[in-house]
Amino acid sequence: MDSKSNKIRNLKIDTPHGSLKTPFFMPIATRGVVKGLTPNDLEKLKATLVLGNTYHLWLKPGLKVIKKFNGLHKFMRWEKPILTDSGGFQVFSLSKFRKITDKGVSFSEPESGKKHFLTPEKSIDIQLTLGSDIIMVLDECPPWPCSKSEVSAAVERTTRWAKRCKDYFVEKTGKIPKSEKPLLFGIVQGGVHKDLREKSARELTSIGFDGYAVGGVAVGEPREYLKKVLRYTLPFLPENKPRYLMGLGRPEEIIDSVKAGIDMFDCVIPTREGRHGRLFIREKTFGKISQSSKINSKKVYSRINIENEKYSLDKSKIDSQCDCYLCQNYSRAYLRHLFKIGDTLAMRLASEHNLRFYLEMMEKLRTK
RNA sequence: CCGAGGGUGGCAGAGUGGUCAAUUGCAACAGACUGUAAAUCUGUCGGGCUUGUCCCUACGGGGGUUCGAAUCCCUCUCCUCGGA
Repeated sequence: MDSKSNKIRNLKIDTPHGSLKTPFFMPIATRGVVKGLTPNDLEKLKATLVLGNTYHLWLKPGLKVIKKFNGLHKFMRWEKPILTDSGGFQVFSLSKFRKITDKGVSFSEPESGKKHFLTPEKSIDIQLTLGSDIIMVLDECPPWPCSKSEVSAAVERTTRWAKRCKDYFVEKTGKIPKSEKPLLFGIVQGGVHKDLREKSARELTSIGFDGYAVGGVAVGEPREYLKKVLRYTLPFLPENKPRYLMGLGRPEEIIDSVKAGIDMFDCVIPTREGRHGRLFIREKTFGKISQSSKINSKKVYSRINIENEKYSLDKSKIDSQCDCYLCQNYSRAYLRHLFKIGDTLAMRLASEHNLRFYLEMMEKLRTK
C-alpha cells in the first residue's frame, strides 16, 4: 500500500448519546455486558461505544425487562452510544437451527429448541425498544462455502429486507426529534464477488442510509479476500457516510481497512482471546501505525499465550508500553497463575488489556 | 489376630485370558479463536529410534498355569472396612 492509498477518514458521527470520532472500535456486549467488565472499566479503557445484539437481548432478558428500564442504556448503565446488531449474523452462526423465508427467519434456540421468528420489522422494533443509537438492518449473511448463486440470492434478499427496514424505521421514527433519532445502517453483502458487492452497495445506497456496513467478511474464506472485497465495495458507497466493517478483526486487518477507508469496527477477538489467555503486545512500531505506509501492519504487535510454561517465573510486565491496570500492577507470572487456577480475575484483566490495546490502536489511527 | 474388599500410567477411576501401552475424567504441555451457541474447542500426554500395523519397559513384589496374563493360581507385602 503506498501513501496515496492511505485513506484514513476522520468523521464525526452524531448519535442520541453523543458524538463519535472515527475510526473507532466497539467492544462487544452481545448480551448487554462486555463479558466480565463494568461500564466503569470500559470508560477507563476509553471505550466510546459498545455493541449489543438484537437476537440475544430479545431472548434474554426480553423486551419486558428492557421496557421496564426504559432501554438498554439504563439497564446496563452505559450512557454512551450503543450500536445493536440486527440478528443478521445469527442467520449465519445459527445456520443449523434456522429457516429463512422472505418473510423472515425462524430460529430455534440451540439449548432449549424453543422457536422464535425474526423479521426485518421485528428487528427494527426490538432495536428501537432497546434504545439503540445505531440500528442495523436485518441482513442475510450467507454461510460458507457457498455458491455464487446462493450469495446472489442473499444479496437480493438483503436488499429487499433493507428496504423494508428503512420503510418501517421511517414510519416508526417520524415523530422523533432529529437529535434523539437513532441512525440506521444498511449492510452490503455479496461475498467475494465483485459484481455482487457492487450491486449490493449500489442498491443500498439508492435506498439511503445513515451509514453502510460491509458484512459477510468476518468468518472463514471471505476474510482472505478482505482487501479485494473493500475494493469491490467502497467506491460505490457515499464518501460522507460512515462505513462499518462488521466483525473484524485482527489488528493488521483493522489497520489496513482503516487505510482503505473504513471507519468502524467490532470484533470478539480482544475479549475472547483475552479470556483464553492470549494477550496482545505492542511492538516498537506500534505508535507509528498511521504515519508511514511502509509500516508492516502485522509487525506492530505480537501475541503471547500467557499460560505457556515459559512465563511461570517471568517477573516482567505483559506489555511495557501499556497503561492498563494489569500492566501497571502485575507480572506475567502472576497473570499466568490466575489463569492456571481459573480465577475470573484473569479473564477480566486480560480482556481489559486487550481492549486497551485495540482502543489505543484506534487512537493512534485517529491522529494521523 | 479373625473376616471381607482392595492395590492399574502425575491423580481419580475403567478394564477381569488375546482386538491393552491399557476407556474416561482431571492435571500437565502446545495450538485455535474474527457482526460471541465460545470462561470454548483441538492436539499431545511410559521410553526409544531406523517413526514402523517397530523395539523396550509397564497394571504392588516374587513365583506359577497358558501358545498368550492387568485379567487365573500360589506366596509375600501394603491399604480400607467390619469383628475381637
